[in-house]
Amino acid sequence: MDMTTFSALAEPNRLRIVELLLDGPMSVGEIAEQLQIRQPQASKHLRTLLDAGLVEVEAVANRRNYKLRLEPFQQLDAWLNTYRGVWNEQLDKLESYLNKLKHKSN
Amino acid sequence: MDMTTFSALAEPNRLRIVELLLDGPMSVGEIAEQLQIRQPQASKHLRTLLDAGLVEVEAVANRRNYKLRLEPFQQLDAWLNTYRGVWNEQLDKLESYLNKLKHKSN
DNA sequence: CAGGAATATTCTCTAAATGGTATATTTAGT
DNA sequence: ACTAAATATACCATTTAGAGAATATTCCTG
Repeated sequence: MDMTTFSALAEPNRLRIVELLLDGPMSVGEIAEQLQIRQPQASKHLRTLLDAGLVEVEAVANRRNYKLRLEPFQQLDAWLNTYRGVWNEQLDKLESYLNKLKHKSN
Repeated sequence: MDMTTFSALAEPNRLRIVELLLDGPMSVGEIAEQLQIRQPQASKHLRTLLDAGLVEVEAVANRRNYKLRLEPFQQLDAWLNTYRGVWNEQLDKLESYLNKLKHKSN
């Protein structure tokens, strides 16, 4: 799993940016306004997200519209599969334990 | 989504610890040895993971055995569902676009 | 109950991340 | 070409994270 995804999401403003972008592409100014932060901060966080591959930009005249890239989220999803393995194991154990209980008590 | 999960996983040694613990509980010493780091570092990272709720400890005599807590990973999984929504949308769009192409060219 | 092993904590130092402010860059409109 | 708007970058100051080394704590064993 690529750690830079986690670093990028570990900062509150950046996490909020990512969640904002779920609703679709947005310009730097709009993002800054929504998050109540100054424009340079917004640009800097977007730069970080860009470097981490979490977003991409499309330049439209004066504006830069940022939008989510899905690949890193899909990678995250794939990574989580390993853990699903573990928790399913535990559910299975629980289930068979409950089955044993049932047979004994009946 | 709780940000501290991301912060905790954003550090390489901690990410490795988490992946180590997939194979089962492990003591501080074993973890330090596997990661080739010094014991105090291991303890400190484990402390961070503990505070973030990613692991839990069981004290057995001298040893402290750390193991994964699944809840945060399940939360992460749930959070990702939002993004699955987005990428399924895009797959749907792609699919219907391909269908249109097919009908036109035939 | 003294000694040793395993672990946690504290302190110090350095490096990296972050916010603020000012400034540079690009583009549209006149 | 000049001005204004949108964005990016650079610089500085502050904070925070992490490594290392030393020390404290806990618990087992003899």
